[in-house]
Amino acid sequence: MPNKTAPDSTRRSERSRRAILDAALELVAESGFAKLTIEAIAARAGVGKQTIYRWWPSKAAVLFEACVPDGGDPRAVELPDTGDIEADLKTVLRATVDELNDPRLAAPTRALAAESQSDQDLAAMLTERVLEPQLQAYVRRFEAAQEAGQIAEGIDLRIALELLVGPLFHRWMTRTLPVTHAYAETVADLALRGLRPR
Amino acid sequence: MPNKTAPDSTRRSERSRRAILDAALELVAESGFAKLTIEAIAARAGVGKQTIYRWWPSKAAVLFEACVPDGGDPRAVELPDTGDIEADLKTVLRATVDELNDPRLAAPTRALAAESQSDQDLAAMLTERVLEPQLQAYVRRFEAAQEAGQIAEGIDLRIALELLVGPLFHRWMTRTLPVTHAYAETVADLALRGLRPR
Amino acid sequence: MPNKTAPDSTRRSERSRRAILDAALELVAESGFAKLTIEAIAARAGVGKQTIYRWWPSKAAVLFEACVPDGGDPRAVELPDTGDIEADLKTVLRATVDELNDPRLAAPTRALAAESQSDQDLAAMLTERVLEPQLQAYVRRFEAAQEAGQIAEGIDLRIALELLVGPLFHRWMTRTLPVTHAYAETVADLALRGLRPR
Amino acid sequence: MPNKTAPDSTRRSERSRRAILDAALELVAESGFAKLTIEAIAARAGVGKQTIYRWWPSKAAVLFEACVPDGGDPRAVELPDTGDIEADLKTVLRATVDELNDPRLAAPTRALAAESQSDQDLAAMLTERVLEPQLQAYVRRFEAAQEAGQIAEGIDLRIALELLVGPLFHRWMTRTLPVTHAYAETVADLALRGLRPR
DNA sequence: CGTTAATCGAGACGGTACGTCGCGTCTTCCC
DNA sequence: GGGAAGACGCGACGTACCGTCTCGATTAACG
Repeated sequence: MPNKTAPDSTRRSERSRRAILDAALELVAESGFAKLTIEAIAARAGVGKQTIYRWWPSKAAVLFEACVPDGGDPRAVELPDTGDIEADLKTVLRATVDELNDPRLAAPTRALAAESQSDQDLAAMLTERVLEPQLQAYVRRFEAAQEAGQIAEGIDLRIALELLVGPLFHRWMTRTLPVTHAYAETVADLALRGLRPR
Repeated sequence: MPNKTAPDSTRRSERSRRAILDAALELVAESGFAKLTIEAIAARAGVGKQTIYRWWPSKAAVLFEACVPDGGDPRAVELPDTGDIEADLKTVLRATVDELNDPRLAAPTRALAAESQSDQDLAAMLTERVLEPQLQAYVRRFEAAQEAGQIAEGIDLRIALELLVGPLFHRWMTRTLPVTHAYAETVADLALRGLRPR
Repeated sequence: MPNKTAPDSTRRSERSRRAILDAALELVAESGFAKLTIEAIAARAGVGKQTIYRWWPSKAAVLFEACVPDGGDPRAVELPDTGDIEADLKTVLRATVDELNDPRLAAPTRALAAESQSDQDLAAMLTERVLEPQLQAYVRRFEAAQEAGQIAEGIDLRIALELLVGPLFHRWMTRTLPVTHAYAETVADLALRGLRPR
Repeated sequence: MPNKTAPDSTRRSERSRRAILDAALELVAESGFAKLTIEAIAARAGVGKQTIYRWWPSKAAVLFEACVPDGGDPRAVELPDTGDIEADLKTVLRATVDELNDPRLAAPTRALAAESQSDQDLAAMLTERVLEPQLQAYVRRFEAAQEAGQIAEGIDLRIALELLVGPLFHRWMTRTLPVTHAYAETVADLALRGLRPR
């Protein structure tokens, strides 16, 4: 067992917590994650460094909590279901494209994605709290479509979803070409051609 | 004109260059990119720090050169063409899967991918020297398949390739599930169902 | 008037007071005054930090109280008077030498002496409660000796005492040579040669 | 053997060394040794902290070097010898009194004296480089006086000197009474009464 | 003999300084 | 002029304590 006794979270200062998260978001927006420092966050938040080290293991963890409001039921993530799988997917993908292109979200998200390559704990949190809930929502929507006969029997829906999401992710990460609504729709068309019965 | 006179590369010590690249690879393998430092590279290589700073703009650039042997014609990258697009793609993807799972390659590659999110120059080099040559090879192979009637007319082949490569890349980066030969083949099957005529 | 209402000493916990003083002595013995911290005293004593800050102005004050049991009448300090000033002084000086060499007393005493160079309040307490009562006892004994004709008329007895005590103190502080009984006796002999009539 | 390779003192920056020593003296004069910090010295001197840590083991060592100009032959310290031991001693003691009362010298000297109670290395340097050379000079002067018949045979001159110096030191350290020329002269008179033949 | 207000243990907080690491620049001496 | 070596100014790290500040939970004098 670790000899470092955990701090008492009931006595935690919510005021400081918010100030730290806000400061982190501001500073990332201003100068990027690479130039983000714990000292700067503490200074901007009007907080002692120890208060950050007490509650977060790394600056990435701070940023994560600032971006992902820590909340609620992962089941809450749900895709629309109008009965038309193609229309629903395109709706969702367009929204996703907009988020990927939103400059306020893009910087921290890219930073977290990059950082999670070397930070195991961060990677686990991202997967568990953000990525998987969304991917599971795709799986559930595909299950409904499969029952409705819009997706061929016997297809691994986990892979089906990746056929859709993978290309978007690839373009966004590699920045080879812009991630547009048109691109998302073409991907959806091609993927669904592969997934439909017959 | 820049006030920093460029070093004279004719007098460069090849011996030092190699020692630096080797040291960088060793150190990344031992402790990961996050703990890689210029000072450690210089010490391990038995080289002055200045010799690194003189020839490379960043530690990422050193690692890049160590991984990508600076090689010749990008056209050299070529996919097999047996006439059977499905077989050829599966051959290539299996090889790709093996590379992605090779622990010696994985660490530096992941590091460069992550770093390129914040390092513009590195991103440009990676795209230009590694990524695009490979993607263009896919495009050329798809063009041949399209002419042979194995891919439907009117399909954007750039997107076609991303349908194939994107899912692999997604799994590898997010580490949600293992990247296996079976996975690659299923992806190829589904993607080709979407790309074939009819 | 001060805005800080003085604590009510009638409600003070004697149990905590003792635990703090004991902890301070233990910790000084273990690691020296320089490494002594309020936090460590509180932890060792099983006491809140505030309980220390409430009752003592500094860690030096804690240690002082631990060493000097806050005792009664300063007049209580009295030198022996057998009528033979030389014998009496040597008796006292031998005891003093033993105290100076006692390792349990030496560490805290040296610490307080050192600290009092920069801590005015501590210096005042040490002088008033420890040093002066002892020096006054010497003065009173010398007065008796002077009346008995063992000390020349007209000699400033305050200085006489310093002739005796100063050398001991000098050796002890500077650690140039060991402070022994023999040394004390030689000092007493030489000093008394200077002080006696004729 | 220590694993910390010693820095190469031939490449040391004399400019930085002087700036550090000057800054230390200034800061001690302004706020006292207790408030002196390595960071403040570095900042005032326009120097990196590491440059201080590289060359000195503690802030006390910095101050010591600033006060004791590191120099020359300890034999250089010599007391006057007019043939009259009493006159010579009083001359020297008056000068000593003036130094002890000089506010510029007093602060750092007191600090070093206090610090040497807990810092073994500093204590050794002070003894070896400052204290002993001076005490030895007294011993040599007393030897001459003894040969001249002004000091009784058989007296331990090391103790003789402490009879003189001890009282001054005691008053100065304890601040019980002011250290004046008159005091020094009375001490010299009484001590010499004890030391002279017969 | 119960009330109640101060003290208590505990420890989070905003800070300051610590001593270390690594950066990128610079200087020196060697080949 | 390149290279090995490493001192330098600098900035950030993560830790240790400071002295102050809340929190219940005793606890002891007083009503």
